[in-house]
Amino acid sequence: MIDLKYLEKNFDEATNRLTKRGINNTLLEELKYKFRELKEINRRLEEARATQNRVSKLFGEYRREGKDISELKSKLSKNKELIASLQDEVNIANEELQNIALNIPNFPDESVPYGEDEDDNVEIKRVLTPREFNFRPREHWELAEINGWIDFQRGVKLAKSRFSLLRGEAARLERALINFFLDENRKRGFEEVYVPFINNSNMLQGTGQLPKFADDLFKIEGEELYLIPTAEVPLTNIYNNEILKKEQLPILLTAYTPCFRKEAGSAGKDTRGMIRQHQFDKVEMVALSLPEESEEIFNMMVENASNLLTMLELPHRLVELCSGDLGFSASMTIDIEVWLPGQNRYREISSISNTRDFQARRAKIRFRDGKKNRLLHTLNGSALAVGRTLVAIMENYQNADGTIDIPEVLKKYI
RNA sequence: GGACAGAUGGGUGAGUAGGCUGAAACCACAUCCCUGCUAAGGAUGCGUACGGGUAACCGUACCGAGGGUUCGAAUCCCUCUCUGUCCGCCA
Repeated sequence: MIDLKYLEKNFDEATNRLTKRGINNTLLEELKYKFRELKEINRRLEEARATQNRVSKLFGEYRREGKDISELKSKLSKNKELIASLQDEVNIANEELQNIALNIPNFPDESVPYGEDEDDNVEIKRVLTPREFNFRPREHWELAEINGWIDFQRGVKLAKSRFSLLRGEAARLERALINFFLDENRKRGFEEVYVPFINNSNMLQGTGQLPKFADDLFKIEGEELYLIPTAEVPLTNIYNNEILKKEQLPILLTAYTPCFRKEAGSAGKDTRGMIRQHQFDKVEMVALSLPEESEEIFNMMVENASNLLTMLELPHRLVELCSGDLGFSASMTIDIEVWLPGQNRYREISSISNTRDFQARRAKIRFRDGKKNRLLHTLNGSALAVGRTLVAIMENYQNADGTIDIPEVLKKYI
């Protein structure tokens, strides 16, 4: 959630920053108005309560001393009604405020390039040169068929479309990648964590998936529980509603989890192959840091993810997302895109974001700084998306006869 | 899933015939003092959120969560959640 006090006090600056990502400022005007309204009603409510508390104490004294209490009683009864009606007003105002505020995305960082959509993203650098093929490189689903690695039909039979299963060497390669990523992340100082793959709605709200993106989540029927769309949710929320010691920071976490997404807005996109599935594996990094250090940790996380691809000898590029393409919670994001020779293009394989205090405010994650409690910064990034890495290996390591070589660094894992 | 018991501040733990308890005491922690020698003594401070004030500070809310009764609730009532124990089930 954005800082409403900041919005109120620096309205022009704030709206300026948010219009860059397509938020209209009548909505922000309304938000500011609701915020002020709530404060005003709340002030009156608190005054009425203070009166009630004060006079109620008197009431007790009077009765002990045997004084006449009828006058106090009528005063209190009247005031009680006032409190009830003010309370209703506060509840309504607060709900209206939350409805708007929880749907406002994060401020883009000053450094974020302006742009409408993904076409305006800025390539920062390329790492490794794509190999030259002396044959037509196949797409991964062709290779999957030749090698018997991916069974799309039966995945659909077991669940529904956009599910698949990996068989034999592919399944082992998937597991090898998970282990490889976790080991490398651990070497960088990330603590490995095993987390629940189902989280409650509070946690989803903490990291920003709810309330706005409910359509993209698998919900457990009859419960306030959801399959996680990314390990970012459980990892970040480990410290939900906690106050950490300054010395504990930064906290670096990594976890492997399957991720579940309805892909509601992706009809017709990547329907072939396993680029976009309802269930996919990912190894995630999450950092909780001092505000002053989040930039530095962000860079470390980008470098770590890029380095994993370099170790796998997979050509890739770093892309800085423009303001219009930023995710809801992110203040800045760098995507890493891996080269897919079969598709003849770069495809996203990792996304690293600094949300600054946006998630921390929602999830109430703070640290004690001297006498004050301050919101910390949260960051997250894939290191890496496992299924897409498998695809990248298939397409980059393919031979003319359709066989696939195994990357050197993975051999000890198989 | 069934039965019973419980849920209080960082921890232990008082407080249940409603008001003087935002909450005793102890421990932990912080600062200071004393004293020095392997360990101890003393003083003070020490929950969170929101609102107001430059600040000291003041107001409001919170004793698992939500609702109710009442002039007034940690204390009474209802619902839910969680924890423990027993039973059932299961990896």
